[in-house]
Formats: sequence, structure tokens, C-alpha cells
Amino acid sequence: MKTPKVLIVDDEKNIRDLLEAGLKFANFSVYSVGTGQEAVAVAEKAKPDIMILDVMLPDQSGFSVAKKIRSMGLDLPILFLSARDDGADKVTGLTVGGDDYMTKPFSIDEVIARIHAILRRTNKQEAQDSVIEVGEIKINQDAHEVYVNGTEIDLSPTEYKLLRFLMGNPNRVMSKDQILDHVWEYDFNGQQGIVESYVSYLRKKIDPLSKNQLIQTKRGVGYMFRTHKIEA
Amino acid sequence: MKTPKVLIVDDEKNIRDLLEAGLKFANFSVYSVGTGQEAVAVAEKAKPDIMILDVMLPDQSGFSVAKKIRSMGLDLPILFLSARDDGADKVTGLTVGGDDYMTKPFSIDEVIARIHAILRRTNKQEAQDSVIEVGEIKINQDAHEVYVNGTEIDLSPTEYKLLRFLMGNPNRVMSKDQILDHVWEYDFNGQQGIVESYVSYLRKKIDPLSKNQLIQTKRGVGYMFRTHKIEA
DNA sequence: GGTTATTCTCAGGCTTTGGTGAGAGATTTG
DNA sequence: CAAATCTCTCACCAAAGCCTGAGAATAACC
Repeated sequence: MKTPKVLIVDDEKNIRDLLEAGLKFANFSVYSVGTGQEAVAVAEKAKPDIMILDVMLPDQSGFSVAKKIRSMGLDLPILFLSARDDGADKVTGLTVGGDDYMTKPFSIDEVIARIHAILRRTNKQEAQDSVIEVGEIKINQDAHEVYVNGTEIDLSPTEYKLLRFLMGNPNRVMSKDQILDHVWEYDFNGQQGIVESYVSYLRKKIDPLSKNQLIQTKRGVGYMFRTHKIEA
Repeated sequence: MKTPKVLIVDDEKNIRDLLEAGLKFANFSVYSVGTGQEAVAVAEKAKPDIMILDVMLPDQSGFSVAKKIRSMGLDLPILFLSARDDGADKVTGLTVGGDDYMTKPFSIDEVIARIHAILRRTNKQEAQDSVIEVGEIKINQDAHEVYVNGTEIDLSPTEYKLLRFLMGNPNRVMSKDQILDHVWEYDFNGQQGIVESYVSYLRKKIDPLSKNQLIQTKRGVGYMFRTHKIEA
């Protein structure tokens, strides 16, 4: 399937808009509703490939929405969303099969990564590879493991996300703002300096194992993951 | 599409006029409004391909305009504009997907370059190449890299912009004032001498690698990027 | 509950870039 | 040829951008 269909269910319009924009750009076809009732209706009618479901809905809990949909015989994997404090634990127990869950606030790229992971697992998709290999670095997304020229390195969660984002846009300069937008949670409002710090951390782990300086600084512009010279 | 439609939203008429003139000349078809309300209306009616949106509007924030338009289901990439100084009106978290953002004051050509980049990425356009090649020089705009006969040279941001501008108008003399207007930020009020300085810097980096003097002086008129002799 | 890892901020030191002005050099003009 | 004009280059200072290490706060882990 070329463009998987995603159904977004969340009562907060901001979140819906954020997800919608991000997912559309990631080449998904998006349906978006604000209540459990609509969710059930659209799920039945549009037959989405995956659903992003907030567990706190005004009319009914996300869990009951999930049950309804399941009892309708629809085979629809769900990515649950919950606020960090409340039901995170409860959700865990409910994620069966291909399901997954995330807490708010999330980062856009993390959502996209998880959706891809789910679709891969439930292989409703053409078998997409969970391994990204760009230049000297290989990432196994399922295992969360990173190899530089065959040697595994150990990255913190944020380091991992940053690297994944840069590798997802090879040979293209990414501004610090773009990086913040994609890698950090949407409510983060710190300084760009943090990107510099994390680039520094990453380099310290990567550079000793790589032949080239893989993360390059484009002064005044941003950072770029380089695979090769693009010259004539 | 031949002439993409751009919607400009800014309450400062100077800015609107500046952008309008520049973009029209760059072969865009332009709509221009001063309030968020009008923006939403025009976006719906005219279906522009991209929107330039100031985050500080009198009637409502640019963010809420963006949300309204997004929630109307319009797939409209946005180039946000914001004042340079404050972190108050943060764009972070809102530039998802194909969006981008710039701070005021900007230079016209930078705006145009970004718009092209966005349209390229969201490929609402015929897939345009991010590589400009004129004569002996090749520029990769995604990577912000410049090659002279295959050898990469390292340019500062201003040098890069100047070269890009000259290469965008090959075999045509550009006056120093034109260059200032396009390459430097619109509030710059320095001397023309700076153009001479930067041409000098550029030549020092380019000439050692090129067969011909690519940037030529037209005394009393301006500078020209030459690809070939034009017969008399 | 205590240890460790992680995230984030900040400040110092360093490098690059931007902009100016002045003098040498080149070109044109009369 | 001499004067006037325009251009090139350089040296210089201020500002901006970048990197890193240190430390505080928080979260994860055993």
C-alpha cells in the first residue's frame, strides 16, 4: 500500500492538527476526529490501517472505543496516547498484539517512527525494513541499536532520536529549529543550545569509530548528516 | 504548475509590498492580506500553494491562523515570519511537515529560496532540482554546498547568498544596489562597498579553481556572472 | 532508597563572519 | 598626461555562532 490510512482520535484540536500536519507530510492519508463516537463510525467506514487514540476522550474512554472497534471485527492496530501522569500504566496492560502506546507530550518523529513500527509488525504494509543504513551507520529500529562500521555504540534516547532524524534526511542541512521541532517534544521551549549539546554528545560517540566526520556543521545554517560528496 | 500561488499575510504594508514585488518578479502569483481573518478567507477561496505568515498579527496570532487553515483540511505549507529577538513568539512545535520559518529582517532572495525549497519538498511542483549548475559552478541547495569544477569550496552564508543570486541571473549585469536589495536584509543601510568586498572574497575562493573569471566587473554598472562570451 | 543515567542550562573560550574604512591600483575622461 | 572616478584588497574590530565542560534537576534503575 502506498499511503497508509491513519485515523487520529483526540479531543484536543491542537494535538490533532499537529499530528495531522506531521503525518500528512510523512505521506500518510489522514482522518481526524474528536470523539469516540465519530471514531467508531469512521473506523468502520474508512477502514484505516492504524488508529492513534487518546485514552482520555470527553464522551467515553479510549479503551471502550478500542473494544467497540475490536468487537466489530476490525483488525485495527492502535497507538494509544495518554497524559504522562495519569493512565500510563493502565495502557501498558492493554496493548495487545500490534498495539503500542505513547505519553504526551511526544515528538513528531517519535510518533511517525512508532507508526511505522506497528505497520511493519502487523505487516499490513509492504515489508518495510526496520534497519536504516546510511553511510557508515546502521540503525536497527526494532532493537534500538546503533552500529558504526559494525561496532555497536550506546546512545541515550535523545541521542538516538537526534541521530535517526539526521539520518532520515541525509545530505540536507537541518536547522536547529527544524531539529527541535522534530526531535524534541512539542511542548519543549528551551534554547537551541541543547541541539548543540546533543550533537556534541553524538560526535563524541560516533567520531572515534568513523572515517569521516559524519555530522557536519554548516555554520549559520544548521547540521547535516553526510554520506558522500555530491559533486560533479 | 507554472506560477505557484503565494499568500502573504503580514500587517506591515512595507513588508507586504516588498514581498509582493519580489515574488511577482520571481514569477509567483501573489495574494496579500493584512489580517488573520482575511488570510483564512483567501486561503479557502484561492487555494494558494504556500503561505507566508507573520506570527505577530493584530487580530490573532499567526499560529491560530495556521491551525484554522489546517483544520479546514487545507494542505498548505507555511513559511512563518517572526521577529528576531524574542523567544516569546516561538515557532517551535508548529513547523511540522513541509513548514519552515524565518526571522525578520530577511533578504528577498532568501525568502524565494526557501519557498522553492518548500515547494520542492512538498512536491506540489514539478520535481525541481535542488542543484543549480551554471557554467563551471554547481550549487547543491539542500546541502548548502558549492563546487567549482568538481572541487568543493567553503563559503560563508553571505558569500553563498551572493553567489546564488549572481548565478540566478547569469550573463546579466546586476547593479550593486540590486545586489544589496536582493542579498542583504531589507533593513541594511550600509555602503555599496560591502558588495565589492564580498565579490572580492568570492573571487578569491572561486578563481583559483576556474578557467575563466566567472564574476566579471562592469565598471560603472555592476557585476555579472558569466557563462560564455556573448558574441557582438 | 540510593545509585546511576539522562536531560537541560549556562558560561567561557574559541572561531568565523560581518561590516568599515583607507590606500593601492586600474580605468576613464578631458 | 593629469585628474577624477571607480574598483580591489586588506587590516581591523565588533558581533555572532559554535563547542565543551560543569553542574543542577529530574527520571530511571536496581
